[in-house]
Amino acid sequence: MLNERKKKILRAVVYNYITTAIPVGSRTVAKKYRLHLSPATIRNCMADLEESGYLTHPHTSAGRIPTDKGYRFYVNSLMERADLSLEEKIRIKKEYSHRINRIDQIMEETSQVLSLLSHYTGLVLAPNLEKSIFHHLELVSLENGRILSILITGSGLVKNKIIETEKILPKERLGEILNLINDRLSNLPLKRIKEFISDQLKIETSARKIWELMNQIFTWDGVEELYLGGRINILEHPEFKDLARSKSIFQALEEKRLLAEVLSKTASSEGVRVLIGKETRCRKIRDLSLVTSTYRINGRPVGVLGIIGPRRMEYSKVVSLVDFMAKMVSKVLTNLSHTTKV
Amino acid sequence: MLNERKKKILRAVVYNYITTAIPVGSRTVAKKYRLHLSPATIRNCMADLEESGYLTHPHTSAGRIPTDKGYRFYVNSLMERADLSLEEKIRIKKEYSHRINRIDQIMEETSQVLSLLSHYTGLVLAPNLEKSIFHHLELVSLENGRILSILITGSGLVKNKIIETEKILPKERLGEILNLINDRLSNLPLKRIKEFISDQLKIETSARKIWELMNQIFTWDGVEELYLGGRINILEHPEFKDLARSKSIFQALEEKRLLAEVLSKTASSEGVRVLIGKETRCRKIRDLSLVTSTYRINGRPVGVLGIIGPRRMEYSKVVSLVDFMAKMVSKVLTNLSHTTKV
DNA sequence: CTTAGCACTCATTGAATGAAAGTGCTAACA
DNA sequence: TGTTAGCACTTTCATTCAATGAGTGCTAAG
Repeated sequence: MLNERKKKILRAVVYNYITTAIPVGSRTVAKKYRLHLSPATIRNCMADLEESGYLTHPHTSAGRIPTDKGYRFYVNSLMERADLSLEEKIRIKKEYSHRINRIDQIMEETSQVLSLLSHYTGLVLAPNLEKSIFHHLELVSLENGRILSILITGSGLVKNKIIETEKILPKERLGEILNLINDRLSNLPLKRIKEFISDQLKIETSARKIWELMNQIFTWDGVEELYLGGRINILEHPEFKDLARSKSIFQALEEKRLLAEVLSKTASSEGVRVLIGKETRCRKIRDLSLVTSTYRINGRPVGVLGIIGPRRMEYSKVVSLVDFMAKMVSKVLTNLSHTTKV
Repeated sequence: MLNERKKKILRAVVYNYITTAIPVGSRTVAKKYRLHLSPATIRNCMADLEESGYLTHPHTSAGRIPTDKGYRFYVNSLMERADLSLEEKIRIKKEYSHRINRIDQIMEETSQVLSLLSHYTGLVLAPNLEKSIFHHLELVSLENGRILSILITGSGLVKNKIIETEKILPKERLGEILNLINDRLSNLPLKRIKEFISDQLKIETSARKIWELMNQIFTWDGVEELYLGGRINILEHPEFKDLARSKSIFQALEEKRLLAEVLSKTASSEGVRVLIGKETRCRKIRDLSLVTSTYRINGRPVGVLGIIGPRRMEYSKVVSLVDFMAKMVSKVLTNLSHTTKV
């Protein structure tokens, strides 16, 4: 375990590196952070911290920079949370005060706000359909047996897709099915409906075609949408002044499927979650950090939002921001959701 | 007007610069393009071309590079169209052969294909709603007088938005209106419907509330969606190795509204359109070129697709690609559209 | 245990240098 | 008169070299 002095020095190094982006030397620590110690003493301490894996050297004659372990300790034990300023809070609230026309607009704007206030890249993973409540279905028959299926969730999210059927169903029959679905299944979790249909598909043999159609309607495999805001912010930070590096980062950010996967893994935990560098368990973004939180509708976790940026990130600020935003979005979505009264 | 020799030299310079990205000297031209002229003669000619504004110097002792005017002349009069290879055509067709689940998926994929085959950034401006045919409307009443309005166009495009009404309409009344709209207005151009409503709003005084609701339902101001594919490709090209520059380009590409505007301006003309550098009439992308074409549904122009990249662009290839893709998308969308039989 | 002092190590910077590439001009040539 | 060879001049680019300076590790004294 680290003694008080080492903690103080580690904290000074991490903090200084986060704010300045240049490796921190013993002299700097001695001068800036009134520890009443000489540079030499601090040097000894820093050497110890390096030995225990909290700090590294870029090269022999440079100052120290934190390792993933160093950042982790800082985030867990050393940093104090930097609350948002009143202005920032007002600014955020203002963004959500105007009329909302579409749910996906909320996601889009949230990712923008996250990036704007953090100067990193904002992420919003749209509500997971599996976890959503079924509200309403519309079927519009197109030609050639194609059916346009439009599903509306309890939170007002609208998803549509085209279903191809072999046999053209008469319009009245389609209407019947539709009415049945809307009357019987409304306000049930989509997951439950899906399971129910799977079960029926195993048992039923008579109205098989209908159940297969139902199955298609309620199957939405992995089309979870990810909204990214402020990708360019990546370029603002000195660690990516090297083009080759930032190129690979951009490539990773283009791969929404990849990011969505990493994000959805963090969905389970309570509160704000921080993943530092290699902790993301994903090679392509191993030089980045992720700060995420779950947003909820009526207390049920449905999606994830957060920020992605360099490992050298202002964690204290970002954690507060992400926390606040998750609560904000939860409130907005819950307000909009009409299942409140159920 | 340029004589034959000058044309040949201009063409050689532009072509060589497009393929190599390094300023072209007289020696290079003499060697590579069997013009049977000495470097000195070519130098004289190039000096003339510079005087007439087709070429410039980055600095005194560098080779020549084309100006916007030079590129323009090349595109209009000198280049020969490079048709797509059979493999490329097959590859494109393959992309559209699998099942299509959503219309916006077509847009998304098209932008990807455009970027993949050109190594520049692909653009697709979604079908303009004004120019679309109305097919079907759904209204789902949420709580607090909110109505979720879902509009389906003839091409299967689904747009949704939430409408806030002061007075809560009884469900039956809403159903009546809905039926009326779907029975009477189906297959009419949205633009015509919009005009009709505007007229009624001026005349009618009795059922004013209803007409105002109708107006809200059919008003979709400027939410034209722009799909971008392969933004990172910008970084591949040497002219953007400078970070500051590529940053401003990325910023411009983030501004979808701006791009959408530039694109929609090109919608009018027939065939493939090329805008070079300043011709885009937009400061932020004055170092880029745009190659666009209109795609159609049943022969009616509805949207624009194309490519954006550095001025030093392989116009001959890109023009062919954009042309082919526009035809491809037109075919796919027309096939999908069910107004064929009307 | 703390600190001053010192030798040592690298990264960074800036100046100097020398190709390389290319031009413009002049004068000779066909 | 148009074309070409030759040459002086520019400018960029890569390389080398030394100076600079920030920072370390170690040792010995306080």
